[in-house]
This record gives sequence, structure tokens and C-alpha cells, in this order.
Amino acid sequence: MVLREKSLFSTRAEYGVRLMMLLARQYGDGPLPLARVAEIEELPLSYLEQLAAPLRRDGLIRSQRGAQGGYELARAPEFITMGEVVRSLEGPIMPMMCAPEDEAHATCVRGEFCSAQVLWSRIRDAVTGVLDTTKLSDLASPLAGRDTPGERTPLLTINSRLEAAR
Amino acid sequence: MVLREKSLFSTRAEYGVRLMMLLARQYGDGPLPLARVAEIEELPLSYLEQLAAPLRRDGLIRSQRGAQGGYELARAPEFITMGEVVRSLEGPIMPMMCAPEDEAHATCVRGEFCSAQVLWSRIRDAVTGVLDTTKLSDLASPLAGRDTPGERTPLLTINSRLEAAR
DNA sequence: ACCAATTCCGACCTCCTCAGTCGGATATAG
DNA sequence: CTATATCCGACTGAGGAGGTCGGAATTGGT
Repeated sequence: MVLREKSLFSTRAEYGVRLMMLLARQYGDGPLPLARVAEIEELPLSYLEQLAAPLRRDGLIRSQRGAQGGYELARAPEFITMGEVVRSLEGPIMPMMCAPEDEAHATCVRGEFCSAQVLWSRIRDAVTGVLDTTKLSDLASPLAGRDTPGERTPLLTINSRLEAAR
Repeated sequence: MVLREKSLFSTRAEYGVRLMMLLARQYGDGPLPLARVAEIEELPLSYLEQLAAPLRRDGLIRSQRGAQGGYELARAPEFITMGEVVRSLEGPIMPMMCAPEDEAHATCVRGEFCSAQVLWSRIRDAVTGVLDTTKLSDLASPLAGRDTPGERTPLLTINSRLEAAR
């Protein structure tokens, strides 16, 4: 779809996070169908379906099947960390084979001689640190992180802004 | 070669860092040929040659061609950051297309609406933070990062330890 | 002068993952 | 009943990761 150089995470995390943020804004207003998400975020519906599956299995979102159905957050946005979201979509965070999250079974063949491992572990910890301390509620407002406190922004607002943009 | 799940960086960074650490231990004792490195680290020589090229172009290592030649660090280990090494091998650090190191040309099509961007930027900063504050000298000793101050360990020691290991 | 050891360079190749697509089955509100 | 959803599994095309290979250029040792 887009031209894509190498990047630390894949589109699964990217799209999945965008999906979750949309659900966060919608939280409390009933389920949102993926077709709407696909439309708003301009993402392929069939791909989104693939991303919703693990999120649901991991208890981050709830589904309502059938007409008027869709997905909604299983918990309030302030109780969902980005770490849960990203791990659900991408699996455990490891910057390198020899530095898995589960330090127990590092697959580093070279064992004690691999002192580079220290570096990769530090990086992994830095990444998971951000991921685990950032909650969905920290990002869900379009103004969040932009040095403005930012009140809640309903979907309606976002839609009209998208209209205006094209 | 090895089975390889998804990981934040590729083998280029992994092998390249190991190469640099070996050169760091050898620093001041003349050039080390890649054939030796390949032997010690059990890595394919022809692939190492590929990794040495950018490191040399970026002025991190110096080469000496011909017999008795090899590579050596262009500067002392305490003046080379892991950020320089990794960037030389892998290019700019971006966890996601919409959060490049050069914040100027973010290729995020959705512009201001992409509030997820905040997350990816934070992660990028966390990673580059570690990378840019860790120097080659911080890792070069096999004891470094293992809560022991760690004196300099010559190659000879490492070799004999490798012998013993198999 | 020669040879062996090196770096240097570019082309090539193979497999696996990413980023989807597709077809259909199942559930449910109106 | 039907339109709208989720759900599930199989399939696929392109591209990058992770190398390999052949040869040219450079240099120290004898």
C-alpha cells in the first residue's frame, strides 16, 4: 500500500494502535463496526479483521456480532496500556534474538561471551518502559502529547475534520 | 542461518556490534583481519565484509589492505557511541514510518490526525537515548554491564575461553 | 619479482515474512 | 428474512533479510 522502509514495528502495531485509539474515543457509546474504522482510518477492512482477532482473544476489546454490532474496549482507556496492545499484535518485544522479554530462555548461542546482549537488553527495557507506562487514555485525545490538556473529542468532530481535509 | 523470529533490529546490527566490540578489545594492537573475526565470532566472512564497508565509509573503522592488514577502530572505544554504529549499519532509527529521526519529513499521510505518532516518537527517543549514551567502551569488556568494573581483556583470553567452551 | 593475505566491489540468489485478499460460515438486530 | 456484522482459515505477491560468489586491487614478507 504505502512505500515502506525498514521500521522497528510492523503495520500490525501501527494499524492496531489506530484502531484502539478510535475505540477509545468511542468508549461508552456502544460498539463501532470495523467497516467504520476502515473508512475513517482509510485501512483495508479485511486486514483490520485480522488485527481485531488477537485483541479480542487477549481481552482488550469485546465484540458484538450481527447488525448494529461492532467492537468496543473491554475496559476504560485508562486501564489499557500500549504495552498490552502492541504485545497482543506483535508478540513479545525483543530487539534481538539474544534479548527476549522472557530473559530465561535467551536463544543466544554464545551465552556468557555475548556482551552485546547488555545493549539489546537496555534497549528492550527502554521500549517496554514507554509501552507499559503509556495508557490508551494518554493518546486517545487528538490533542494529547501536544502540550495541550485536550478535552474529549467525539467521533463526529473527527469525521468533519476529515471531510474538510480533502 | 539461525531461526529468526521478528526482532527490532536485524543481524546487521547484531553482527556489526560484535565486530566493533572485538575491534575495541584489540584497540592499539594493530589491525585485525575479518577472517579472524569470522573465526572467533563464528560468522560468515563474506557477510562481515559487507558490514565493514559502511562502518569504514562512516569513519568508525580504518582499513589496512594486504597481508598483515585488517581493520581497527578509527577512534578510541570511549569516543564511539553505539548510536553511530547501529545507524551506520541499519540507517536512521525509526520505529514507524510516521516517526522518522528527521522529524521534518514524516511520511505520515494522515498528518495532524495521527495522534499515535506521539507514541512512536517516544519509543524512538527512548531507543536513541540508550544508543547515544552507550559507548563502545561501556560494553567492550566481557564483564561490563554485569555489575563488575571489569579490567581490559585481551583477545588471547577470549580465545582460550572459547576453546574451553567446546 | 612473486606470492599469500587481505580489503574492496558488485552481482546474484533463496527463502521467509509482511501485508494483505478472498470466500465463506455464523450470529443478531430490526 | 435480510442486511449487517464478526469470525475463520487458506491463499498470494512482492520485497527484504541474510547471505554467497567471483574477481579486482593492494600490500607485506621472502
